[in-house]
Amino acid sequence: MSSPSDPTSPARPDRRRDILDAALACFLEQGIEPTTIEAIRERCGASVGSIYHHFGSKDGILAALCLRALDEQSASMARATAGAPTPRDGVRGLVLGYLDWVQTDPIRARFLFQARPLVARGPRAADLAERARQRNAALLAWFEPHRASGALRDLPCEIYPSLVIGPAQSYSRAWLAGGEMAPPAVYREVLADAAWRAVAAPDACG
Amino acid sequence: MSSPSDPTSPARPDRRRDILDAALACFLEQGIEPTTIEAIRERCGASVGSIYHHFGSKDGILAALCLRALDEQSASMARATAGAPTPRDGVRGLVLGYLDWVQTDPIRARFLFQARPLVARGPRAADLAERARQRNAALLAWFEPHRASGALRDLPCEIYPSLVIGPAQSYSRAWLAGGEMAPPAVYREVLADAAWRAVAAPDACG
DNA sequence: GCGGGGCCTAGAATGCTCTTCTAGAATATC
DNA sequence: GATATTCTAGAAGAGCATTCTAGGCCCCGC
Repeated sequence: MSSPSDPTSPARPDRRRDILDAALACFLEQGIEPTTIEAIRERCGASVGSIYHHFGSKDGILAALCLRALDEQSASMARATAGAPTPRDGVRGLVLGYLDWVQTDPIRARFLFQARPLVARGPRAADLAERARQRNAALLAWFEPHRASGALRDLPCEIYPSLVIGPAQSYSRAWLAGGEMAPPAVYREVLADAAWRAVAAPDACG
Repeated sequence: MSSPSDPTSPARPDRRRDILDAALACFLEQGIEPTTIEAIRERCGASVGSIYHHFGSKDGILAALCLRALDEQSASMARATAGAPTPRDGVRGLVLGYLDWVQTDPIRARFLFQARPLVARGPRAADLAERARQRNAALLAWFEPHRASGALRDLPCEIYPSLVIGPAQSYSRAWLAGGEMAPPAVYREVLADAAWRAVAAPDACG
């Protein structure tokens, strides 16, 4: 039908990206498990062989999309803390950056909530774990100096991330699950304040 | 091989329970997705037909186990708040009850974290949603009078659950995922205090 | 120009798993 | 003691992820 040998067509510079985009669209429309390789193939025009050449398995496609979404999320949080003048602004920035990421593209956020546990149990679990480890290490490195300086409550660093983004994550998950709840943006300040209160040194509680 | 017609054997009073137990064991050993109906059948000695008669599908088995685990979790939290003399004790009890449930049977807790998203997307999603709705309504009903009396920060009730159990949930999830983290019991007091600080009225912050 | 090697694509064939179906046994009820 | 209901059984069916072998495209050395 088409002319695959036509060198003037720049429409196929990256088959790999075509497949990823088609897969994401299918996952969002029909859900992850119901999506078949055949459905992805139909949408992007690639062949089964091509898909498996690039990604190795359905889980490979999922992992690639998952890591990409996770990077975007980290970037949003990093932007919101970069250059924070005070520990308080930094902690609030983590929460606000997270909530902004959710609100910017709720569909993709919902996808990540669904895809991550699947990837974490699949063959690409190691890739995901490594990425998560890096992200966590960066967080801990950010907290440590503030803890040492006395600005933060004197707790083991490993508990900080949960205290700070746990509530935001919990509310976002519940909202994306489709209850009749207000969007997270409504509680930006509430969640950011709560995060700071949770980790701030007692004398800075106000 | 065996004598299924032997009426003296009281070992099969409840085929349904046998199947559930076998399925849970398989899910814990091999993971949920890799477990096949055939594996469950082998372990409990039932037939394929029997399994489908009782549960309708693999997802049906998962949903039954998931709801059971969720009920146990709710029960643990309810026990810890029942008869709490003050709002502070009630809020702390919610967190401690949750953490106790995780610590009592971490394997089963990990199973619930894995199974719940799968059930939430499967054919039994409605059952799970209904149970979650009931549980949430009970929580909100518990919070409301304390909010009205001024013991709690004046916030919409829908945000309370995330503020209270979000951090405990987040830390438990990370711990169960297998990092090199201290068990949640170590942070019982930290998490319970943080929960109370998050929702306590400002003048009761100390 | 031209021949060869590596990367990419193709689509049919394979094997595994969930699910369904029909028949038959056990048990409770009247 | 007969019948209706519930439970069990195992083979047959259908759909899907994955593998395999063959062939096309493009670039590099000659």
